[in-house]
Amino acid sequence: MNIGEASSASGVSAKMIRYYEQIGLIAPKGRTESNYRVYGAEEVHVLRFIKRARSLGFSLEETETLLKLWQDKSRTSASVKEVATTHINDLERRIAEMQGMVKTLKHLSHCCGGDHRPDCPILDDLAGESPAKGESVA
Amino acid sequence: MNIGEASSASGVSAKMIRYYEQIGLIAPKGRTESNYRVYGAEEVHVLRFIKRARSLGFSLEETETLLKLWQDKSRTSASVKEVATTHINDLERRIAEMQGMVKTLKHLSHCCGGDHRPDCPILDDLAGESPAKGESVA
DNA sequence: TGTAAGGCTTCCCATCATGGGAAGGTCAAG
DNA sequence: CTTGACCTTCCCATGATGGGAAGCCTTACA
Repeated sequence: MNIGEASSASGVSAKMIRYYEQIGLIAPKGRTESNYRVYGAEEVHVLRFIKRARSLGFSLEETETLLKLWQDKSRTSASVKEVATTHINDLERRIAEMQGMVKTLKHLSHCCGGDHRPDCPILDDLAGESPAKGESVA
Repeated sequence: MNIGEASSASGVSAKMIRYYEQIGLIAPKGRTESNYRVYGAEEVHVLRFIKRARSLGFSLEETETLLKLWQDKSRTSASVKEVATTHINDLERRIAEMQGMVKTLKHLSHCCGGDHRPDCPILDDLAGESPAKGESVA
């Protein structure tokens, strides 16, 4: 299987497959005489694993950890769960951060006429004037 | 005021102040004979504006737009509100995306023993096996 | 069998916002 | 006058991805 076929089979772009190889995540089974990368079902499975992990927001570093755990038959499920839990906490922290921004922005937007006049509480807040009555969350 | 003082006064690092200058966001009032950047209260105000906009999640490009609107006394509040609304929608989309990840991850974590055994629904999901009973959101 | 299209290779560059650090000039205090 | 703290510019790194060029290879078709 060429890199193009491995790409369609896994949903990972050829560009990314080469990059993952470069950072040591996944190597092709070998090369043809003409230096083409060759992949098998095994490699495609790994690529799908990576893709799924990425879609759940894991970084490539975390994905590498998970990949190693997956391939280590003597892992403990506790070690996997720990990676997941840390990631969940990270996501929740970032969600809370963004929700704070949304809350502030919605308040400011609500207070903004949104008409032809120049007066704008949003700009006033950014400029540090009339600090939106304690609604400045972020 | 030197860049260091402008930095403490605004909360923006000297490194970033120089970068903002490079991309055309904010220029120093001038330079001393020895080529040091010189800032005044006006510039610090702009830096604070930028910092506040960044803390609300606006990109530097959006921040530039807001900055121009702020300085344009003939702007309409509608134009400002539009920038804010677009950003709110963007934030909410990203929040929803991450919440989907969290939902899936929590389900998988809940199903994972987290003990000394190797069996792990989290890895199974990533590997594409036992697709977590329709909980695969992301 | 020749050729054209398309796939593969490597290499470099860009993104976005930020920080690190080196090499060298400047200023202020002791 | 020296020392330390500041400033200058320049280059590099991050994380994950895409774009594109130059050149080789393969396949399909005439």
